[in-house]
Amino acid sequence: MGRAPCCDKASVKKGPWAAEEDAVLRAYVAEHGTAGNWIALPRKIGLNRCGKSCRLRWLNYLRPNIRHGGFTDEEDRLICSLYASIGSRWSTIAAQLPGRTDNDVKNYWNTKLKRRLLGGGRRSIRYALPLPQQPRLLLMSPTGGGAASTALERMQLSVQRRHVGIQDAPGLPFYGNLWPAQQSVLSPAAGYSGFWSHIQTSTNPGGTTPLVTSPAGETAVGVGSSSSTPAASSVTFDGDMEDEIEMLLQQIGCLEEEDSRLLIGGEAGSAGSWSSCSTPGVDSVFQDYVQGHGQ
DNA sequence: AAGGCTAGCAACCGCACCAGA
DNA sequence: CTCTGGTGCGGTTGCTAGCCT
Repeated sequence: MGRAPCCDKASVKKGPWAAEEDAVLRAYVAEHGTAGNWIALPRKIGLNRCGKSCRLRWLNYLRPNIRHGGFTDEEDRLICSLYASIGSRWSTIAAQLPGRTDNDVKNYWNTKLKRRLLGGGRRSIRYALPLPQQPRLLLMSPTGGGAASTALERMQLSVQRRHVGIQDAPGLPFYGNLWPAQQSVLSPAAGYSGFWSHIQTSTNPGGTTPLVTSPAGETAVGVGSSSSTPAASSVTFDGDMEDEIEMLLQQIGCLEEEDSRLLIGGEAGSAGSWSSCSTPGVDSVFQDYVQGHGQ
């Protein structure tokens, strides 16, 4: 037995908001604030809308100081760095970009940045970044995307960024966050207790603020509790990232050679057993992502 | 000019978290 | 401790304008 829906979906209006609806909602929030009950709000103000829809409309469009479009290079870099470091935590990423909403950042990533950096798009079968003189990584997905590709996208992004020499945001080395063994703060001998716990303990111990900027302008990422935050596991990590990635892909039988391109086969979500990997840290990170996003 | 395709954006859906009863 | 309802979040889909053939 599932939980009751938040509203009568059959009777509430869906689709684009009319200017009058915006005006009603804006006026109410201006007078009473947003601290109330979103579910009950539409009834109170006579809007035939779902409360969640009202909340979304307010947060994404009616809220003061919202900016749309026109992302700057600096914002591009920050989004890339943060995505590479923490993945698709759009609300966390958006929180570091004043005036931007998670929806905006998510759309911007999916429609512009991902395509620009990794190639492909939501309706593409193959993602390819034209990188002359470099081996090209292509992600093949029968669905043109999908949650299971997220980890691969981030690996791909990491390789791309190294090949093309993209600078990370100050104090935000991508590898240091994704592959802890390459960060001096944590030696292999010290053990690796999972990607997420690593980020938290090495950059923001005990804190809940997702991202902290030091007086020197350095930025560190921390990750608070989240529905998709995987549980930490006690393993050690001691290996070279790209070797491990290649080995993993070969093990799951999805790495092929084609015209000097590396192909990553389509069924990432059903990729075989990660446990056969010799480097537990890599295994753990892969598994974390697949489990965390493969639903 | 018309039809198909693609990109971009707005909005919805469903799940998980969390606080209060 | 358990249940319930509100909220937050990420993934996905629908719509539309512009481009291409």
